[in-house]
Amino acid sequence: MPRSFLVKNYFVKQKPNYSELECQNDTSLDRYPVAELSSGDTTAATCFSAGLVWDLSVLPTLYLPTQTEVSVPSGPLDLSSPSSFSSSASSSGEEDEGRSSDPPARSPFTRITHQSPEEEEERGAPVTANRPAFLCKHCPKEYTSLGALKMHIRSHTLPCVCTTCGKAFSRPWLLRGHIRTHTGERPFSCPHCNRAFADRSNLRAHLQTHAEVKKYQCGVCSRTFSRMSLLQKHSSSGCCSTMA
DNA sequence: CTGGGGACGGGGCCC
DNA sequence: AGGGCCCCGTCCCCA
Repeated sequence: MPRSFLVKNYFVKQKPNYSELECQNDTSLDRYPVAELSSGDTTAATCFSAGLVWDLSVLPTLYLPTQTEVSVPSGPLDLSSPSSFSSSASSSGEEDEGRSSDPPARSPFTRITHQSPEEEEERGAPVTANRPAFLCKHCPKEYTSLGALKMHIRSHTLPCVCTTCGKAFSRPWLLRGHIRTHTGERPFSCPHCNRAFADRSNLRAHLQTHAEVKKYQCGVCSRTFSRMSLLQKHSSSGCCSTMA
């Protein structure tokens, strides 16, 4: 997530506990991205963070089913299927457009405001006697609060448009992160190597590569992986055949 | 085939 | 109440 360059005031906010991201035996974390993490935030420099190692032994029932059923519709995303549009999963038609770098058909150079459309859609939300249900007009999603629905609707209206390529995003910080792909700005640097990233999540994932013991562990062979997807591949391709 | 990077989305918390 | 921001997670692509 590009929600990063929100780097606005990291020096003030001490919230991010990136220390957890760091690998266990590193103590040079205070070098964190200059504009990034507040320097004092190295509390867990050693932390491999309790409980951060995922054991796939629990995944067969918790993850794998969902993965296969929901997010991995066989092979390369079948985004053409409108049915996938509604799933809470991030993939949507718009997203596909973006990845294929086809600018959405809306006027670039302007930040579109969709106040009225949202209002309309909100109004379309039925209210049950017992609990208010705010239904999205574009998909089957349902929310219990208007705020949540409004936020969701943005994923359909995509009001934040990149003035460079015209790609649209649901939230301003997503747009900012996207803009970095144009500017080449990489405010998040790895304290262990010289690599820098435009996206904080990518830095987080990268940090896993420096860790001796990675976050996701195979319950059978104890091998660890930096990503869940790698662990899943591992389990489904042999080692943990009994589990996959 | 595996590992890793790039780009991105959504939920939730905080101000 | 709404926006800003963070975390977690996913998908695609490439070496």
